[in-house]
Amino acid sequence: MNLFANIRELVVAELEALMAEGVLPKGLDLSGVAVEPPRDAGHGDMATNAAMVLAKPAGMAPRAIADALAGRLMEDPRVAGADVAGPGFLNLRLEPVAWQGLVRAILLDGTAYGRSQLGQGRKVNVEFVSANPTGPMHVAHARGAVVGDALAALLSYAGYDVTREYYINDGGGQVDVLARSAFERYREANGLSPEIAEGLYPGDYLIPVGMALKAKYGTSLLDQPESVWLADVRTLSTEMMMAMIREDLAALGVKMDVYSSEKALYGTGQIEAAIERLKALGLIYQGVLEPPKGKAPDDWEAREQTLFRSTQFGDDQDRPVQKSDGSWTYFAPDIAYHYNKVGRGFDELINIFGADHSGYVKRLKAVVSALSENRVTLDIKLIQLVKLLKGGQIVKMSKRAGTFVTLRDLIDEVGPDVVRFVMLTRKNDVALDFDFDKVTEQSKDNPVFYVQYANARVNSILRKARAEASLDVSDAALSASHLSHLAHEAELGVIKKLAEWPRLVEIAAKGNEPHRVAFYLYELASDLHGLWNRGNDDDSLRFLQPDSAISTAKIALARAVGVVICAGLGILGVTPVEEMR
RNA sequence: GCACCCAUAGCUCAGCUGGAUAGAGCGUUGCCCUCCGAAGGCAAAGGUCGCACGUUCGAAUCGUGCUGGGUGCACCA
Repeated sequence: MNLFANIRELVVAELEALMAEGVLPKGLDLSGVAVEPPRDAGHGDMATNAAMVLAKPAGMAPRAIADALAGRLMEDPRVAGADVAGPGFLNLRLEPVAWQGLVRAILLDGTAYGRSQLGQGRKVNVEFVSANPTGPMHVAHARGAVVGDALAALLSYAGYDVTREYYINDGGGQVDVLARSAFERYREANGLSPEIAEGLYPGDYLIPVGMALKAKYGTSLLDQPESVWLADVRTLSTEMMMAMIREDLAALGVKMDVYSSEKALYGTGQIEAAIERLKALGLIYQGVLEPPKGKAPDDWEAREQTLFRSTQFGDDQDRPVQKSDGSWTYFAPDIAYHYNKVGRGFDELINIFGADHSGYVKRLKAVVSALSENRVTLDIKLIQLVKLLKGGQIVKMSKRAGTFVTLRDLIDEVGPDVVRFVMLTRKNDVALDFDFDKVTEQSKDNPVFYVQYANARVNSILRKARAEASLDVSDAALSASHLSHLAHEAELGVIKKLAEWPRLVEIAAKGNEPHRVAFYLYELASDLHGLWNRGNDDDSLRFLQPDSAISTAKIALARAVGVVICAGLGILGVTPVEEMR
């Protein structure tokens, strides 16, 4: 149930009736008519811009339209008032019974309250993390992982058919470097001293790989040239790295539906087919790129390469798909991979990338739009950096100095719930400060705690009601309570916030912006805490009352808040705790 | 040099895809606990939404041009 959508339907129906009666000209486009919460609560419960958007096409004064509409809306039992205000807004006030009915609806729907048909089952692929399989995940990956996972959950809640996907970059030079690094650890496992040259991965996490290599190959590879062992060592190393990454993801509560391998694209003809397709569209040609402007590298030389015409899509320059020696660049398998996704029938593709991939956006969008003949949209969310703060100091991270913080370190220190929630308290395109001191603090400054605490309070009310008053607080019993007892403006205010939830889900899903859910939950928690605190001064606003009928109604409201918080935390992937310790 | 992102209260940030008097937390100031739901609560002050034009009934939001900050820019993925 979406109260705003319901009232919008009412408004549209009345506008259509006015057209049928000839009060308004026929055939007006009503798609711009919106019913929204007013910014200022003093203006009523809902506002519609109908009169203003229709004034011009109807050739009428906004006021005349608003007056006619107001008269008709007043006949609906849910509508208590309809006032024309400002430049032509129609402000609606709803009868308390409309709000009280919403509490019942929430209790009956459970966490499905707020689910939307917005997506209409359209197939969406969310590709995220896609960290190179050369080491454990670190904090830079964590934000992308959380945002991608929450976005996937949000879209699923909003009625899309969602696939979570990880693209394994196991086809390029970096996995050869991995293999060479692992080989040194293999030598080490056999009692030789490893020579970890500049450019190899020095991390300890490769020691188990060296031991595994020894277990599998014994000493047989030691005196062999690289050409003999490289492929085998690479395969085993990437498998072990991916196993580690999967564990890291699992620790964060992220579960992928599909892992796609770059390497698996080679030798299948998929790359060639994708390039052929682009060639048929006239987007591939042999050519020489201009030297880069601004900075002039000394070693620049003209090279004839196979190029993709991405300038045709607004990119600064065309992009090579083949190196001068004829082998593929990293871009080529990426083209094939996206062609593959298009071929799997997705209607929308979403990629979650680190901000350092910003230069990659235009060419990928170009590829998807060309390969799908504009059928499929690609939205790329760039995730800005996370700055770690500890004791007011920036935690400096450097792979070379070995001081980078792994995702696992982060989870071990503050727990997955805190990591997930905090990573969602910013828009993706804004840098995020992750302050260890703040996020573990139990106070109002800490949004994680604040939202969790609201849910814990709801559960505490339920526990008390059961234990001390022996009330039946099942959702069925609560939904059958006399909700007319919820008449105070403070209580109705909380219900109004609950009414915004389905609307918020749709707004967040339309913009692929899961952070909106986190902010909404904070506001809802704040409203619940506010109502709770008013119980300090005004006994009649306490949730537990001497009269069990009144008590049940108030508990129903608290429970409805708990339901929505659980629904929201479910999208964010954060555990709703029942009790604060 | 080019591209992308950011700029809103002293600080950290929201802001419903163009709506009415721009919001929250922190900080500041002032009130409120012998007891009852204070790991707190109530209230106040605090703004040229970086600047300038433009689009229209209406702009923090859209467009153009600036200014300042970040990131990335030829066979690395």
